[in-house]
Amino acid sequence: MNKSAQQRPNSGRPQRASRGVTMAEVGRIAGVTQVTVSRALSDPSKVSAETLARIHRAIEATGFVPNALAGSLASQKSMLVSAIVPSMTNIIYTSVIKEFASAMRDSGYEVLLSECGFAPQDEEAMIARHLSRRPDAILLTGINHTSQARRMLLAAGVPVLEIWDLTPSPIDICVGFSHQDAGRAVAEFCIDAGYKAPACVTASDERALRRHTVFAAAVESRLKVNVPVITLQEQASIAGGRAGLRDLLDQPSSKPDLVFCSSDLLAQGVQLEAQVRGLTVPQDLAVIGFGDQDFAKDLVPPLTSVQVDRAEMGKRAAQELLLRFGQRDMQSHAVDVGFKIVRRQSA
Amino acid sequence: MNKSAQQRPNSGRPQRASRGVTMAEVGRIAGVTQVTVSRALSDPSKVSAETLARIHRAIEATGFVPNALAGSLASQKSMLVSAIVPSMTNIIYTSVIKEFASAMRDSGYEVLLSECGFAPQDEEAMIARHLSRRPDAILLTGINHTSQARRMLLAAGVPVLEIWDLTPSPIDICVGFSHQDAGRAVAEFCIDAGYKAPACVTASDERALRRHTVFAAAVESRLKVNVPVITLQEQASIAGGRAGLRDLLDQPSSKPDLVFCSSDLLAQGVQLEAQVRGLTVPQDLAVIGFGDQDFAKDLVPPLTSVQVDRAEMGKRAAQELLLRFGQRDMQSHAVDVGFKIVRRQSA
DNA sequence: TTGTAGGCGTTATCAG
DNA sequence: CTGATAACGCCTACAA
Repeated sequence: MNKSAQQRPNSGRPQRASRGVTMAEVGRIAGVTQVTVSRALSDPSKVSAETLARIHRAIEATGFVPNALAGSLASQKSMLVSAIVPSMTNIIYTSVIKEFASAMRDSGYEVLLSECGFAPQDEEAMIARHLSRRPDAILLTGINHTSQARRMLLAAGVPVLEIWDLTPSPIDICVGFSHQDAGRAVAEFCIDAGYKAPACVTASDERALRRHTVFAAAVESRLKVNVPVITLQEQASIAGGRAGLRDLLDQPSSKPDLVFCSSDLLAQGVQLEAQVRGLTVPQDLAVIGFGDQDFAKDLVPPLTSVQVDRAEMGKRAAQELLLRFGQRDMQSHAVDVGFKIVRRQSA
Repeated sequence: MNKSAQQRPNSGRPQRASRGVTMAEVGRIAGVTQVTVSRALSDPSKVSAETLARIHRAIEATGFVPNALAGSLASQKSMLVSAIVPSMTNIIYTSVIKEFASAMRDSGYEVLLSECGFAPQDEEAMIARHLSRRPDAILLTGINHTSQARRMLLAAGVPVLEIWDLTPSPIDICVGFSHQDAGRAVAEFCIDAGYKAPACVTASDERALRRHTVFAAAVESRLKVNVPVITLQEQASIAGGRAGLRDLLDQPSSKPDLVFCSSDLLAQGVQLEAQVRGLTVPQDLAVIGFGDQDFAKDLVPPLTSVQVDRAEMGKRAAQELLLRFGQRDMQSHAVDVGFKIVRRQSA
């Protein structure tokens, strides 16, 4: 089912890249100077209808596409917003960026997205790379950045958007929610629902750990029980969830009646493993996820999860940034988009 | 659980963006001209050790970050590769781009990623936007592009990478696999395995439809049975899979013994719905997915699926492109990365 | 090893 | 309404 094919000689293509038509050439054809072409595109009202028509005809004929590099250099505006996320294959992040990019695009901006993993050092390197393209703003995930990164951002003087978390001292604008509050809220939910022996299965990224640390502490202080926490090293997956529950049940000391997972994917794995072991959810074991992804409501049983409105987060981030562009001396501030525990049948 | 906070006046930040230190300023401090600074960065061997040290000290002191816009304009190389995918929240695509971007980054390139949905018209608009940033290459998903898009690409003279599909007449370089062959292979698999009444649940994008059209035709011609095809309008989801199976079973004429789905997510939904209805997989109903995502092997029962090595596709695309950069008169050609039916327990 | 001159394709600012 | 002219910050010769 695998074959390699060689085809069609490269006949029609220009051998060397004709690096694109310039405004000057368009102007020559339309009988005006380059400047007039520039105006025709940036502010047509300042050009007579006739010349405008001639210019457009020339653009058509030549297939002219303006050179944004030159434009950005001259105008000191790249219309580029840099975005750096831990993972671009995790829908948790891309769903935010999708909305953010869409909103920014409506205002003429393009988003340069890169992934950098969870290490602040790698983020720092990525920031440096992105900064060299002179983005008009930069979006970072989380509030943990190296001091060198902070210095570079300040030096560059670009607006900074921190998402997915909340801090009293944002670099500039922060749009997210409190992971501590989320952990605490889930703890209260569990206690109120009458669970007696909650446990955790969590990924090892800092934000997830923070949620679960607070969760465990809150439960322990109220229920006076030990809360076992399984921390997975790999990226969250169904397999990880299944392994997590196995580990949990293998610990002879613990007989959990509920598992709080750091993502819906892990929760799905826990549900599956429970089912395989003949445990009924939620009677024998309750499960709570995090993120409330689309599929959470479609699982069997439907998954109780912590909903974070990621689309709203992206839109709000864009909105705040656009506001910031218009008002360069805006105070740094944080926007809490909150979260919500969605109770379904799994807990 | 939602509170807005105003914090910290914007004290330390520069009110107006200091658009960054220039090489000229660094040079002034180091006692050399701008050109020497440029050389110190691009080819340190051409600068004496002493000056190099002074320059680096000056860079440190000023926090200089080279301006890639200016560099690109002057060198006619943006070190930017544009990538356009239908969806950036679908891991099917982002997993390819992740590897592609990673490999390109190792060679100094950054990837500008945008999503454009499944309509060629929207792709065309996105191509135009991206082209204005003068990417050194452009990656497109699929082989269906408007003629205007093709014209623009030719005019720009950029190397073009088409992924996720195969064609005898690629624009430039094509890295993917044959969806027709995949549909046919699954049909043969089903027939060989003795299934008598296959059915389909598919998303409505062109590539998925192509697979299922070929699948249905192949099965019908060999088995002389009608193959019902449920085409879902929304994006693939577990809910869609569940609805798909419902629709299938509601058709009084059809009693499928196998469902071929256009994605693993849909297959998961079908499995779930089957389970809810008391149908045992694969005894009462077999299920085949597509894509072989990580979770396929962890489902209950483990999902039979069509594996596409997306990481390999991304790496190979980067590799081909890098080769192309070194050899501008390369023939246009297609690379088949193939696929593989991974048989597990669901079928 | 270092410097000078010219140019990359725009936008901004003044004139006319 | 249109045109000169000077940036923008860097790279590529070519010269010293």
